[in-house]
Amino acid sequence: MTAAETPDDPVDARGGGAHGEPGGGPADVAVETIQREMTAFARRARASAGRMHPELSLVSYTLLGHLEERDGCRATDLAAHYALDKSTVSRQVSALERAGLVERRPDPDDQRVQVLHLTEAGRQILAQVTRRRRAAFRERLADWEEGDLVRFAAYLERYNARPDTGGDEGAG
Amino acid sequence: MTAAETPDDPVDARGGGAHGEPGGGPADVAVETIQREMTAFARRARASAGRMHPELSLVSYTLLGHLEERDGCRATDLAAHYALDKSTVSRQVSALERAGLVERRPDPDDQRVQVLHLTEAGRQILAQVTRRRRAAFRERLADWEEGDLVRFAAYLERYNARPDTGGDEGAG
DNA sequence: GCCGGAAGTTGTATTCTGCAACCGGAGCCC
DNA sequence: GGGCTCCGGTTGCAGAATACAACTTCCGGC
Repeated sequence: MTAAETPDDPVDARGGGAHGEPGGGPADVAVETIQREMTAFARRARASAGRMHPELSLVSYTLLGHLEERDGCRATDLAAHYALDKSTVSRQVSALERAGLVERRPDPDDQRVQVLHLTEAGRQILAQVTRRRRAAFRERLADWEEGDLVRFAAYLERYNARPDTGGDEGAG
Repeated sequence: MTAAETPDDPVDARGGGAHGEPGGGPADVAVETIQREMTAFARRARASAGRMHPELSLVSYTLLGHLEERDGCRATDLAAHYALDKSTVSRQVSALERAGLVERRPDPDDQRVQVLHLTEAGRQILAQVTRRRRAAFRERLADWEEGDLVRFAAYLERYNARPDTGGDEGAG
């Protein structure tokens, strides 16, 4: 699934059998490639994440990152943003709270809501894991030109910018 | 985590606290963004995959795709390629075989090996799911210019082209 | 022929996740 | 105020995905 395995035409490389009909313009080819590569990426992602920082699951890391980014938010926001069930988020947050990485603050405007915030410990763990992850990425992207990095980042942002339509957009 | 939420500087936007040290050049910023967006993407990927084609999990879909691409391969190859434990692959393959989507053929050269192949049913299911996924991607990327699609696809291929370093490259 | 290694399978435990039911507060209409 | 509905969150329950380790069978080298 990885480019290394099908460095040639991303559409026809798949053997045609099941993948024959995508028109054929450059845009079609590109879309096909994007869907395939995003899928490949997503598949491998989780596999290696656990090995690198077992102390913080991928989900936990992501949630903590979100909390830092937003400087606190509600559990429901997290659920909606990551297309997770609210119960899943609830449990994750409980675990993070037990671990002392996040704290819940009541929302003065709405008694139902609890605003989640990183604790200092959470901030430190997050920073540590982030350093490690960033180092891995940096190494992987070491031979890229700056211009390509910037453009790639922009495309990813643009792709991810769209809200969850309920379909498979994230879709990998 | 999505661009829509932090359209500004991806490094400093995170609040500084835990993310202060990445130099600051455009390349650093881009790497930070890529790691963040890839992570976000991967997180959402699995979430939506199940909703789109419940009959074929993301892993199964990927494995089938690999089989079609390679026109058959060993279970061990799948495990190594996707950084999955061989036991996991074994069970996945068992399920796919029970479902009639793949078949095992003994390797004449090595009795230990079983070469996995798609069945016609497997090919059809794969084609169907692929169509659906492709449609979703196409819709999501509908308003992109052709040039951007092509460049984005190229970047993804380049990123994924690297072999698994054992780190967290897939990362998200 | 014997031993180490590779391919797969199976037992066991863990983790993640979703769905459904439920609780309590908020908002709204009468 | 009373009642209805919606929303944020929690908990019970069940299923799926995985990893790790022990075991079986087969291949190769010595």
